[in-house]
Amino acid sequence: MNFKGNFADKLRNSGLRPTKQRIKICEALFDTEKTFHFTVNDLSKIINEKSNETISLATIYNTVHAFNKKGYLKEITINTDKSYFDTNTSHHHHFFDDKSEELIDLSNEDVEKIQINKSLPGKKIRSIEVLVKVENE
Amino acid sequence: MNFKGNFADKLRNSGLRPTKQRIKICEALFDTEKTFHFTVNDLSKIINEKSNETISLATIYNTVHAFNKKGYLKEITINTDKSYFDTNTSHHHHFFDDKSEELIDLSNEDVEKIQINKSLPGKKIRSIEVLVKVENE
DNA sequence: GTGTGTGCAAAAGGTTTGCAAGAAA
DNA sequence: TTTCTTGCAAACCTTTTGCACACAC
Repeated sequence: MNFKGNFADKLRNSGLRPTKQRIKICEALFDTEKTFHFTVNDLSKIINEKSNETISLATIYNTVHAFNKKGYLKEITINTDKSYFDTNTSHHHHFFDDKSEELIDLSNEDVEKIQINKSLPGKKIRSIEVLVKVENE
Repeated sequence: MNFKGNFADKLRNSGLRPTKQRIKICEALFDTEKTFHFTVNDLSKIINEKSNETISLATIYNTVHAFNKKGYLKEITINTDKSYFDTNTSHHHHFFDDKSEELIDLSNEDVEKIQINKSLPGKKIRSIEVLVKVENE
């Protein structure tokens, strides 16, 4: 899903009403060249610091979850105290530095094909996620 | 580190005073054939439900963190609302079913060697963790 | 005795919820 | 006018903290 351009239509087509708040959140998330990682709190700051029409935290949570469910955002699998989301929804992996909480993309092409030689009866694989933990040399 | 047997000595040798509470926690964690996954809250229930000498949550948190730091436990990398620990500290991976919150071991041998064709300047790799997300067929 | 460890209650931090008011369809 | 969305405050849950008391050495 290319999210640039007419956010109102895109939202409507996804079954989400294009409210002022949602469009503003879309702009913050998708109106940029680069993809990025964020927490809900980060996003709230980005949006509310440079505006006097603030959006409540609850609404940002709502919207981020809605976008995540629709696949416009992806939650990143790391165990920190908060949830990180990624505007890059393509299949890729991450480097993570615990200490600095730095999170860096690792493209799928930079990881040699992963072969899992075990299967679970009655279950199928939905995704394989690699987290490369790094530290300063 | 083989943790079975004389917990008091093992603790002392690690620089941890062998208190009644810590020994009890050791028994709950390491006095079993199988390794297992747990949250601090799980562990608290396991220990306190079948005993009238309960151990406070704070102490369990303390001890689990101490054991984790010493390498007797390993924290599992998944993004849920709580932290999961593993009494299996060998290098291995996991299957995870979001829906049921089931967490199943995936031995290192069952994953073909992972090759990362990218490096970060000034950083070195500490570990590579694979999480295979599964769902019902 | 000294230095650690424990336990309680309170606090913190992220996230969710209930509900009344508001906006989109 | 019906349904969805917002925003606030309160609630929730996991985790951390401060501090007095207790225990290991």
